[in-house]
Amino acid sequence: MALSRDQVVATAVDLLRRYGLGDLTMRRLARELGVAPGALYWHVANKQELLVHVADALLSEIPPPHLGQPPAEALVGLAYAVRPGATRALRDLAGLVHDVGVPASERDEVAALVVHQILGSVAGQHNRRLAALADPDLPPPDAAAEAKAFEVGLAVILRGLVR
Amino acid sequence: MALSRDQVVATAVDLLRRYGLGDLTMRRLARELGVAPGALYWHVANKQELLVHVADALLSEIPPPHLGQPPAEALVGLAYAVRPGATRALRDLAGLVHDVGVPASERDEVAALVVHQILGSVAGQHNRRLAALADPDLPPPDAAAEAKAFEVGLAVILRGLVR
DNA sequence: ACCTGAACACCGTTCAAGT
DNA sequence: ACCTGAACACCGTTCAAGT
Repeated sequence: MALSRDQVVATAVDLLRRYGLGDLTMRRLARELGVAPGALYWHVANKQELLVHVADALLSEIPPPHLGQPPAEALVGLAYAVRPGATRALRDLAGLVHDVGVPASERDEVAALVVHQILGSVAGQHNRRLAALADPDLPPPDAAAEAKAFEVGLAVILRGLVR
Repeated sequence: MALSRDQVVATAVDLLRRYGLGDLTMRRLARELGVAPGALYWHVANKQELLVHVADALLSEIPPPHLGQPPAEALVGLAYAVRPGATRALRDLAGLVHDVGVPASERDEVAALVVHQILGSVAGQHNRRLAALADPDLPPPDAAAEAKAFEVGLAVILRGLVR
């Protein structure tokens, strides 16, 4: 039966989780799917687009933050969902904002801004959920900066997976 | 005359600045130096070590923070030194900590911790200057996490240079 | 001590041709 | 519509052999 893009992306996520970013290559992915490398390019324009879909898939696994949940905790949830144990840095950062004694009226905003600044441009227009965590009144980052930041932001999210 | 490691690193920095991270390959670097690719491996163990030295070179260009300079401003200096105009995200982050109304007694600590969290593991044991910006009482990140974080941290610093 | 030449085992991407 | 086979232009790294 024919391959689907969802299948390609799911296998990519699996490869990423099992062997790390260094083994997430188009050729390795094709091998894993029992298909020629060129076949992938029917379902996905290029590797960069594949990574966008991988990031999207990772984000979609995160339960939506329930009402009133502080962004700092939502961040921890996000990081934890990617891989347990890979989240020390992110948790420390969120905890830091939470614990330092920022007035309650500003704490969520600070956390949201920090999260937004670090992760906000991840996955470009696909990160609706993350965007919702951050301040909705923030001016959206311009498209060029967003594109450039994608690889970096993704790397931050996936840092625990990098071998 | 014989190549030196300093020469290799300097050319790598130049390549990085002119064409971005994507063009900083061992082969391209060798070509730029008029030398065979294998020659580089006399001066540097592998590409990862080269990147450590590149990061070190970038950090060494930054003037040491003068006494009493808030870490947030030191961060801006760091980011700006890498490349003017590539620093919006970092500057926003620093400014955020600075402006949000964190009590003066805690502001520097917050900024230092944020900086430390994001950049603190860059360049491993080479980042003495950066480490000095962060809280000296912080437990040093373990070596494995540090190694894993290097690539990511470097990418954050160099985000403006990535094509 | 320092470098070349040549190889090894990979990459991402394209594209005619097949079904 | 979907995929193969084969190619193109690259990678990082190693290592005998040269000087």
